[in-house]
Amino acid sequence: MTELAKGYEPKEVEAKWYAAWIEGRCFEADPRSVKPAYSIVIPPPNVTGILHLGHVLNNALQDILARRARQKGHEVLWLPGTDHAGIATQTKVEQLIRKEEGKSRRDLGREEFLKRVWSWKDQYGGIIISQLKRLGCSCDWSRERFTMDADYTRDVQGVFVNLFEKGLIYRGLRMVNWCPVSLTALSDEEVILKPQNGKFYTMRYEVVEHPGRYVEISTTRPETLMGDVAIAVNPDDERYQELIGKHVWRPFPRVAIPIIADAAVDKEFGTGALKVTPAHDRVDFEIGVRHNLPIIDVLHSDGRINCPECPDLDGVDRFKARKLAALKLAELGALVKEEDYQNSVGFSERADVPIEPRLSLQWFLRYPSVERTAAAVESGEIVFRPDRWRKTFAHWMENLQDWCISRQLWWGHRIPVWYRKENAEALQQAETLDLTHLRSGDLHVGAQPPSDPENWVQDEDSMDTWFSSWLWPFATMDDETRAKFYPTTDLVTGPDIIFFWVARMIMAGYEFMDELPFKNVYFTSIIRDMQGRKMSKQLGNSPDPLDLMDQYGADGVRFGLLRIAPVGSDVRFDESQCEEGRNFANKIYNACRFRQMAGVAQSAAAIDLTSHHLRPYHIAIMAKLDNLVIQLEESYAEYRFGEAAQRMHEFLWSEFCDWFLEAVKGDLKPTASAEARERTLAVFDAVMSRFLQLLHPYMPHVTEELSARMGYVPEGEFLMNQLLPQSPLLDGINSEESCRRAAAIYESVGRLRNLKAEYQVATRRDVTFIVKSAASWLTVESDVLALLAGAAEIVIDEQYDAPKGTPVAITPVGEMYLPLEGLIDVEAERIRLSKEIEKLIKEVSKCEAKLSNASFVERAPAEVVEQEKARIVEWSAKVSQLNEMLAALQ
RNA sequence: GCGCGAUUAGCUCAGUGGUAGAGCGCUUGCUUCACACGCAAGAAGUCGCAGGUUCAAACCCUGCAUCGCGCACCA
Repeated sequence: MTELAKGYEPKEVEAKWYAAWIEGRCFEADPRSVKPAYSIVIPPPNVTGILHLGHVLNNALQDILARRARQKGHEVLWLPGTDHAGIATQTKVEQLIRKEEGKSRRDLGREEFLKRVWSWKDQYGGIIISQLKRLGCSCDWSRERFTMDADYTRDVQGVFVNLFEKGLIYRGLRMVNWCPVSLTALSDEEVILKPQNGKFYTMRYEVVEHPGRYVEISTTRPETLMGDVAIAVNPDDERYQELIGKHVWRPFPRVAIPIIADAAVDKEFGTGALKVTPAHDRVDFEIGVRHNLPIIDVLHSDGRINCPECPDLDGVDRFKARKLAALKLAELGALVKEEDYQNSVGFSERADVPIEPRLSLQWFLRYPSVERTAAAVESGEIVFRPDRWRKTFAHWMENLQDWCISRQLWWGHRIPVWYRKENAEALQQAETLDLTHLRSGDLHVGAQPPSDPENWVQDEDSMDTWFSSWLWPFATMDDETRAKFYPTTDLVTGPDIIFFWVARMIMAGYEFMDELPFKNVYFTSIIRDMQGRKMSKQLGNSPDPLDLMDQYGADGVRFGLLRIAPVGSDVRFDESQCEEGRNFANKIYNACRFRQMAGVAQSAAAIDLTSHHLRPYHIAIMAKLDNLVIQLEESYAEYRFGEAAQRMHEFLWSEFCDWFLEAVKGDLKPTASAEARERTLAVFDAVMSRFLQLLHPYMPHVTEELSARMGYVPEGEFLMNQLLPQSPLLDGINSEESCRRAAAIYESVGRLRNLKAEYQVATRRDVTFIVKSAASWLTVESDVLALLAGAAEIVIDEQYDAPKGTPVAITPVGEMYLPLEGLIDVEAERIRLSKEIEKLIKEVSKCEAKLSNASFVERAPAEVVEQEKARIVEWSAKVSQLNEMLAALQ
């Protein structure tokens, strides 16, 4: 044991212990262990990612689960890794190259560009891993995986081949979400609808067959007008009946286009007439199919207008073109009005720009194992916490659309499809591609390239990143590891990726492992700022967790965040919460420091309940610790992490420090007997050593440090590897009477302090209290009463006859007087007593009213009625006591 | 439009039928020999609104309001 500094300094301590755990290989999972398995796979952060508060919460929770499981005797695997994050990473490296060399990825070519991404990844990727280590995460780093590891890649491609051969993967020409910045297709889940303020333009097109007559049409997108191939109205719309089948002049390029009738048109909306642009709108596309209309694509893939017939618009960005088109319409006299309008526009999740519906050839997946997946969640075989996410999940499962899995990216798993060279061009443009092409021998679909690669051309596309992530729970493990640790126990993740990831992992688990991938899913809260806004870089409201950890320690940040994390809803973050966490670490540290200043205990953690002359305070704190163990058991069972944190905080700060330590402080004074000192040190050590262990999952570093410094854990061993004790501290000991006495003393102390405050002598320590009590045990405890209440002396006198106006408090052990010479003011005491009596009488009459209600007495449970009666008795007694004293004042 | 959640002290949140709770903040007083990242005392809430069920409602039911989040639609 070394002497402790005055305040706790987390920084070096945390680094020291993390290194020691790694050195001691504490985090490594042994698949050959005979211990029961506990496993959890990390939601792999993006390799480009940097730690934000969401990660902190999420990973602190996983760390708590993992550390707690170890303490419970499980063999724990917490499997870490990172995700290659196709779009994010490619964009990042592309920007870097553009900035440094002024080159695009096309300038470099596919092979060279990929080389650059890999070298970027090796150099800067995975910063987040070191940040997770700073947080104290006990992942088995020897098993760190990356979604583009060679073996992982083989699995991804194998799964593609497997699903293709099952006929679940096909290629087709479809309207997809196109990101004009990333230049790739996106899945529906990657599109976020945002309300946008825009303009609603109403135009008029002249009817070809009736010159001078016009049809008014409203649109938000005049820039796609050149792609209009028809005007559609609802077949039941009387206004347009006679025009159906006739034509209008599209203003530019000036072409006659038909007026058609289609039920998809809403009569009520706008003018009831819709311009049909099949190339640039999903609904229009479907109308086009129904009416066999041509498709005119007027946009380049990057969102610029592609319309050589309109030179003034050709090559112009889509948003600029919108305004230009409107101006042009106005010049032609075809613009009727322009109104402000709000509508929802789909944005690309990654690039944060409006997506374009675009007709293109993509690969799709019909989801596998759908029924099993839906049933597993529905039945509770896979438990969702909070439970309500089941409903959201079910809704999505019922409305599944095929998953667009191809991306026009270079960074990612390449589609394992090859086309025979002679027919490659035709095949690459074939509107459908499926098993029939495979059987014809023109197509090679395999995890391995064809044996004669010179005769084949590989598909250019890569796969959606999530098409690799969905295999994470098993593709990260080898056979031996899977045998021990699959299915995993818990999954901790944000509800925002319930469809992206959770649902798909379950499907993959069933489809490829024939088993669910995890038994419990815990959805974390989303962290918001104090205004309730999401944390984001743009808003600058997202504090850097590393700064916070430097300031408050990893333990402080963890505890602060965990303490306020509710089970269900979002959580509002404020830095003061971390401050609280830091303060808590400091409090525990100082309690231990206090203990150390009193010297080394003979019996480190052992305590002899019979030979030590323990006082009620000793027994009571041990009983409370035993109770804390039970309460934590409950909190963990329900995954109520905030509640567990709260309970530990309350125990240590209030019960242990404020009451127990203060009560037994006398034992540690230099004047105290060796015996007294020893019993208190023994109880301190017994309680503190267990408490540190209980707290360890939340604050791993400070607990490990103090356990070592205090000698609670043998040298060379770690607290994190110690099993939780099986039996309570007070095993088989009846502590009831002791707890009752301690509680009575503590409550009396409160009354006395209160009394002192009311008589303005709160800080005086020379007062004497006189206790009128028949409790014989009180004599022994009067020293503590005096110590805690700040009195020079407690006189116990059953016959005490108080002078008029002596301030009094009614306590569980009797009347306690505060004789104050020269301060006794009869009037003041009379007022105080009257007030108290009034309050009590009010309460009593409330109870009486209840009891006089016949239905209450009849219907309420007996114990509730008894409780009411007991209250009346207790309070009435108090009232008469107080009345007596009041009478004595007259 | 459909669904989910929230609404309790100035703030952040506990509290799922039986006398309203915690932390922060606030007020007052403490250099009390572990801790001012501390100690003690205190003020502060018709539990969003309106009905209903019940002996009894912050809690259960219905409706409404406000805020937030999903999903769908938006020419």
